[in-house]
Amino acid sequence: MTRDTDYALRALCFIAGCKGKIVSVSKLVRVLKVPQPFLRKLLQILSKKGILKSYKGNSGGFLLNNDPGNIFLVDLIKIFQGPFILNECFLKKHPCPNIKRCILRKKITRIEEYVLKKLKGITVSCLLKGD
Amino acid sequence: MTRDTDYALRALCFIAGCKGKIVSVSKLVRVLKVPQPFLRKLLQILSKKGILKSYKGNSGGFLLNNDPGNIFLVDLIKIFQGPFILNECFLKKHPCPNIKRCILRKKITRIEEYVLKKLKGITVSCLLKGD
DNA sequence: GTATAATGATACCATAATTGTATCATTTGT
DNA sequence: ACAAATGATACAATTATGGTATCATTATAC
Repeated sequence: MTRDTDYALRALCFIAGCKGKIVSVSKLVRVLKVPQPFLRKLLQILSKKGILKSYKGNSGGFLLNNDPGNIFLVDLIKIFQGPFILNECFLKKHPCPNIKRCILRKKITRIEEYVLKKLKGITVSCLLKGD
Repeated sequence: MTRDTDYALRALCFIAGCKGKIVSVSKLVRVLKVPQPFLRKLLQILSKKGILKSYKGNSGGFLLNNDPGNIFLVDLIKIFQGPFILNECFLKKHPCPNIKRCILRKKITRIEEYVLKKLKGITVSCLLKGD
């Protein structure tokens, strides 16, 4: 997890906790103690991606666009870090010329699938409730 | 996996395949088609870490210092990428002030443990043999 | 016994990704 | 109209990654 994902997740959890009240970036910054312009950028991205709904103007801010149970950690990871992959080597350039490595690829892929399955079980609401 | 780990693993597999013959970097470079000075650096590190044994002088090179079954992918990852961690945020600075996140930490840690267990089953020899 | 081909050690460099900052325009509630 | 918010976007600093270059040292082959 990069800091993007981390900050975004914390922000979403906090917003979710404010049940329905519009939350501004400045409010979030005060609570989470993260750099303001950076967090702003992140929230704008989440807004574009449809995870947050934004309200402009005085006393504007952000609101969840979905149920907290429908906001998955994996989605945040995808947005800020691209598709979830443990071993990128193969994708960067050519597939590895060494057949032996393909055995590794299979093993890694199997692990990846497991992790992905587990990650898909993590939502904003389950972090709030502590399931 | 970073390219360090990737190159190193390929080199180790090749050396293991040369059963007992000393292998020079130039030989490896010809086979694996990776940049020579970079690979040299990597092998020097592996040598320092006791994974390879080095032979200086003309017709020198490297040899495995252990059985291929005792060279674990996790060790390479540790050497080139530091300890295996999916979520570094917590360790970089302070632990997260938000209690909610600690639930996440627990979940991530559990996933990490699983992955680590699986990775510990991957050795150079099992990649060669294809177990 | 010298040339050659290898590693040891180490410092440096280039590029890309990450982690931000800054600014101006636009919207909207008071 | 003003203040306080987001939208859009360009720029900048820092760090990690991937890679070079160089000089010294060692040992084998001839």
